[in-house]
Amino acid sequence: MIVNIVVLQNHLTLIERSFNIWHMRHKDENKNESIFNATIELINEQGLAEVSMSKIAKKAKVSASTIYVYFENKEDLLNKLFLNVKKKMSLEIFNNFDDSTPLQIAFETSLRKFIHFILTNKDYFLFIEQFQNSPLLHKISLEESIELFEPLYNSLFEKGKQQHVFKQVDTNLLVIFTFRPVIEFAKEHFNGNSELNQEKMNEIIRMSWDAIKA
Amino acid sequence: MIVNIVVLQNHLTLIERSFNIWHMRHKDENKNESIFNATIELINEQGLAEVSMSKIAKKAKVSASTIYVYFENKEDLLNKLFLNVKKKMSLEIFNNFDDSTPLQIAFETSLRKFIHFILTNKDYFLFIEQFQNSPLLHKISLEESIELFEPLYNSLFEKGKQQHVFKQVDTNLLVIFTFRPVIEFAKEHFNGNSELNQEKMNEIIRMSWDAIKA
Amino acid sequence: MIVNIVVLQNHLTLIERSFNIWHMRHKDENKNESIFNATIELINEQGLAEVSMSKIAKKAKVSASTIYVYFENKEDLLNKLFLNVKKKMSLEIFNNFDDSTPLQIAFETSLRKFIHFILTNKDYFLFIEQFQNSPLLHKISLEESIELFEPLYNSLFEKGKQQHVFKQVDTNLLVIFTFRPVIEFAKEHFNGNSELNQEKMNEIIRMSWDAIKA
Amino acid sequence: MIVNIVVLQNHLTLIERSFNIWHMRHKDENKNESIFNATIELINEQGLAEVSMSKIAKKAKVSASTIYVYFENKEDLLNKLFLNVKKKMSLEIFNNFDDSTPLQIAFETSLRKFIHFILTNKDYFLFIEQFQNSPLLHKISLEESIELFEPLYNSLFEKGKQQHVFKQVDTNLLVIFTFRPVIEFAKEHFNGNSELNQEKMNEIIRMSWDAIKA
DNA sequence: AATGAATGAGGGTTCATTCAT
DNA sequence: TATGAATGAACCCTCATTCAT
Repeated sequence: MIVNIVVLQNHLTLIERSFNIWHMRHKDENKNESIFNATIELINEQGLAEVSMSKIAKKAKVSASTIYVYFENKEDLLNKLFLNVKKKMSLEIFNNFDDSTPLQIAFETSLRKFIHFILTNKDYFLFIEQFQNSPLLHKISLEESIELFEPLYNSLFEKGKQQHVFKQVDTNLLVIFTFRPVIEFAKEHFNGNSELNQEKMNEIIRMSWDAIKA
Repeated sequence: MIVNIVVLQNHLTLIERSFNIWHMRHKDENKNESIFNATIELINEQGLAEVSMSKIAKKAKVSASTIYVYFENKEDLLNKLFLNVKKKMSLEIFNNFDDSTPLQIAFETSLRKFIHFILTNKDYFLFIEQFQNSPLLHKISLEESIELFEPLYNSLFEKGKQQHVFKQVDTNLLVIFTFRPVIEFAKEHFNGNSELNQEKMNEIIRMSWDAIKA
Repeated sequence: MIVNIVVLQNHLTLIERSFNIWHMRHKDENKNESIFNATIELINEQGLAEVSMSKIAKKAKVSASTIYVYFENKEDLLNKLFLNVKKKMSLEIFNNFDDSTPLQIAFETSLRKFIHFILTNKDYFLFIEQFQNSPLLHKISLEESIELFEPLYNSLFEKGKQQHVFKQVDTNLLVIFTFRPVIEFAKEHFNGNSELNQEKMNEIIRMSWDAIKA
Repeated sequence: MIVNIVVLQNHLTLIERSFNIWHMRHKDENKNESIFNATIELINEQGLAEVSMSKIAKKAKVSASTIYVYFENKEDLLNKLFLNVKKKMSLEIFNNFDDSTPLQIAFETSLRKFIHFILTNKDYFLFIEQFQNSPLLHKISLEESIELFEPLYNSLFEKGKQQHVFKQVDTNLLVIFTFRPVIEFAKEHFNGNSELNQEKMNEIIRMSWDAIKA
C-alpha cells in the first residue's frame, strides 16, 4: 500500500512538471531546482564541509540572499535537498515493487536497483552518504527519510524473518548486511580503488544473501 | 612477520620516550598529547566539522600558536592524530596475533578484538569514522594507516582464499563484509538506537562469517 | 484657541474616514492601521533597534512590499506613526482643556491626564520615548509634534510666568521639570523597579509644582 | 569610605598609565583605548544604532577581527566602555567628596560637578544617555554602574531624608528630580535649542533644590 | 619553546528596497 | 492595490595562520 502512495506521488510530480513547462516557464525555470543542483555539484566537487551559501549562490547564479527566499537557512536547504534526493531514490527502487514476488527475487531486485541507482546517480549517492552522518541532518528529516523505505522493512525483511527465510536477528542487522557492504564498495569504486562491475555486483549480492539467509 | 614490525614500532616509540626523558628536550611530549586529547574530545563532543584550532587550544590549555610549534597546520595535526589512533588500534588488535592459529579462530579473535576496541574506545572509534571520510585525510596518511592492518590481508584473508576457506572474491570484499557491518551497528549503538551486546556480537560474527566463507 | 485647532484636526480626520467609506478608496485604511499597530507592538516587544520592515510585515500579515504602498520608506513610516501617536496623546490631554481654569488646577489636571495616558497606553508611551531620541526622527516631525502641545506653552506656562505664579525662567525648564521626572519614574515603573501608584503620583506632582512655582 | 576606594582605584590607574608609557610604548599605545575612543566618536557622530563593528574598526585603524581580541563581542565592548565612562564620571564627581559637608552645599557641589562633567565631556555624556536605555546594556553592568554612585544615595539623599532636609519620598524621586532635568536640558543645549550657561545652571540647581527640599 | 596580538578572508544571515506582475 | 521574488550591502563573528617577542 505504501508503495502505491509513493507511486501516486510520482505521478503528481510528473503532472506538476508538465504544468510548469506549459504555464510557468515565463520566469526562469524553478530556481529551487537550480539551487539544489548547485549544492549537489558543489558537495560532489569539494565535500560537504566545504559548502558555503555564497559558493552555492555563485554556482546557481543567484544572489546569496535569494537562497533565503526559498529556504530558511543552510540547514533547511540541506535537509530539504536530502529528502528530495532520498525520495528520488526510493521512487526508483520501489518502482514496480510487487508484494507477491518470491523473497529471494525481491531481495535481489531491490539490491540491483539500489546499485543501479548508485552507479547512475553518483552525485546523489555521495551527497546522501556525506549528509547522513552530518550533524546538520535533522532528526525529523531522518525519520521522514526512513519512512520512504518502509516497504523494505515490512514487505521484505520482516516477512522474510516470519517465513524463516532470513536469520532471526535484529532487522537492522539484515538491513546493514544487505546495503552497507555495497555502499562501501561503491565508495571505493568512485575513489578509483576498485571497480564495481557486473561480476563484483553478483559477488556482493551473493555474499549479502549468505549473510542474512537463515 | 609484519606483526613483528608493528611491535617493533611500538618499541621504538618507547625508546623515543626514554630519549626525551634523558635529554630533556624542550618540546614537551605532554603538550603534544594534551593537544591530541583535546582534539579527540572536541570531535567527540561537537563533531569534526566544528573543530577549530582555537577551540583545541582552549581545551588543551595552550595558546593557539603553540599548536603550530608541534604541527604544521590543522591538516597535519589531524593526520598525525589519525595515524596515532590507528596505530593504537592495530596494536591492540594484533597483540598476540599468531600466524599458526586456525583461520576461523583467527577471524573470530580479530573481529572480537576489533569490537572490543570500539566499545572501550568510543572516542577513538568515532574520530576514525569521521575522519576517514573527510577530505582532510591525506592520501599518504591513508596508505600508511592501511599498512598497519596488512596482517589481516596477508595472514588472514589471502591465506584463507588460498586454502579455499573463504570465497574467491576481491579481498576488499572480504574485509568489507568482515568489518563494515559491525562498524555500522556500533554507530547505531553509540547513537542509542540499538544495543551492541554479547548476543548481537555473536550474531554479527556469524553473519560476517557466512558472508565470506566459501 | 490653539486647542480648538487641535479639535478641528480631529474632526478632519473623522471626515476623511467618512470620505473613505463613501467612496470606497482601494487604499485600505485598515491596512494602514494594522501596519501601525504591528510596528508599535514590535517596538514594545523587541525595542526600536530590532524593528525591521519584514518583521512589521509579518506581524501585520501583509507583504513587506505592501508597506511601501502606504509609506515612502521606513523612516516615513516611523515618523507618521510618531505623529499619529503624539496626536492621540495631545487629544487626550487637552480634552476639555479650559483656558479659564486657575493655573494650579490646570497644571495638576494636565499632569494627571498625562500620567493617566502613560499608564493606560504603555505601548504608545514607550514608543514615543524610544523614538524621540532616535536619529530616525525627522526634524519636521519633531516640530510638528511640538506644535500639538502649544496650549501648554501659551495657556499654561507663559501665562503662569506673566502672572508670577511660576518662576521667571526659560519656559523649557518649566516644561522639563513638569514632565520629565514623571516620565523617568514611569520608565522605572514599567521596568518593574518602582511602582507608580496614587501616592507616588501625588508626590511627583507636588515636587514638580515646588520646582516651578515662583 | 566607598569614596576612598574609588580614589585609590584612580591612583592605581595612574600608576599603570605611567608604567605603560615607560615600558610598553613599544607597541602602539593601548589598543583597547583606541577602540574605546573610536566607538565613542562614532556614537557621537552617527548615533548608537548606527555603530557597527566594522565602522569602529575602520575608525580605530585596526582590523575588525582585532576587536575580538580585546572584547568578546559587540555587547561586551559597549558594556565595558559604558563602565569605563561611568567610572570616569564618578571619579570626577566624587573627587574630594567630603562626608561632613553641610547637605545643601554637598547637593550643590555634586550637581555642579555633574554639570561640569557633562559640559566638558559631551561625547561621554551622550554615549551614556544613549546606552543607558539600550537593550544592549547588561543588567550586571547597570548594577555595577549604580554602585559607583552609592555615595550619592547614602551620604546625600538618605542622610538628607533622615535629617528632614529632604522630602520623605522614594529616594529614586530625589535622584530623578536632582539629575534628570539638567540632563534633559543639556541635551537641548547640545542640540542647539537652548544654551546651558551659568545663569541657567543656577536656575536649574534652584529648581531641583525646591523640588526635593522638605 | 611558547604565546599574545593581529589579520584577511570568509562564514551565515538580515536588511531596506525595487520591480514585474 | 498588493505582492512574491530578487538583490547588493551590510551585519556580527570565527577562521587558520603569522609574527614579534
